[in-house]
Amino acid sequence: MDTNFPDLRQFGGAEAFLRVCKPRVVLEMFTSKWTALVMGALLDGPRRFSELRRALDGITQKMLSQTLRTLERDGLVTRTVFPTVPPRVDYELTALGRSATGILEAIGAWAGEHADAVIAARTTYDARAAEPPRPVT
Amino acid sequence: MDTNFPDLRQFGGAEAFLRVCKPRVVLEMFTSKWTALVMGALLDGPRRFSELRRALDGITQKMLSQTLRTLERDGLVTRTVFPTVPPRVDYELTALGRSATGILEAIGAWAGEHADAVIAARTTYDARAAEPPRPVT
DNA sequence: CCGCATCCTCTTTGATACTG
DNA sequence: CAGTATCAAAGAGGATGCGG
Repeated sequence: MDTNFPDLRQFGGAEAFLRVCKPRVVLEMFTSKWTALVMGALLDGPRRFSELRRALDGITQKMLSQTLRTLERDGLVTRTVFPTVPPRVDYELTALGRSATGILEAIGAWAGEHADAVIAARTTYDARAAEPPRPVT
Repeated sequence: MDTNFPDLRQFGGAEAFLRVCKPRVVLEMFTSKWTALVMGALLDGPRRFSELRRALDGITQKMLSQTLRTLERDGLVTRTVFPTVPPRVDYELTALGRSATGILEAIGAWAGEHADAVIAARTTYDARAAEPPRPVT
């Protein structure tokens, strides 16, 4: 193979490399428990906070708020406040945000093809681990 | 838009949905800090434990061991023990593991195009958050 | 209605030391 | 060489109550 995997020592070790690794920045965008789900709920257009809360039945206010703030900070979602009373806040995917959903679709596609194999592998592995200690022959 | 985002209530809430959501299974495969890096280090072929430890300069024995065990459990990596002394253990990507690196490449590609935009958005957001309190004008 | 602040728990990661 | 065991630290996630 010819993969050009970098020698991490030139970055001062893997730890240092991770701090400047762009793919990792992206990876971390989606690793939060709710990020993908919130973006999914925004695919059809702008949504209010309470609409999202209802759509993601089970998410706490705190996590929804926190997730939306992170998405906003990363430029994936816009937050629009209407100065009405009671207050109304709309969230909407930006162009950047919509382009990022392509990654989620890629993951979904791979999951459709291979997730069962992963789950099966786990089952096999766990069964093996639970076996009685080796007989001495 | 026509995105078919599911109504999560039929699953008993988002939390319940997440437990059976295959894309999430895949997402969680890569959420560990070292997973992607270890797989990257295996792209060029089989590697011994100590080779990986050197390649990922900075990883602890424990985390390398743990990461490899998870990868093995998920069927992404094989572990081959040679009954020599001193012991020697080789790790190698399976076909499933190699196919999964496609996801990492997709993430890398998106990162190449958009990571700077994300980082810039963060900088802007953080600068705005650090501004002095609004003048009343 | 929107969302922040507090407190608490669980998981992940890391440092260190020991074994076949 | 290739791990496991143990302990401590850090961060994510969640429950609840208050404020604009």
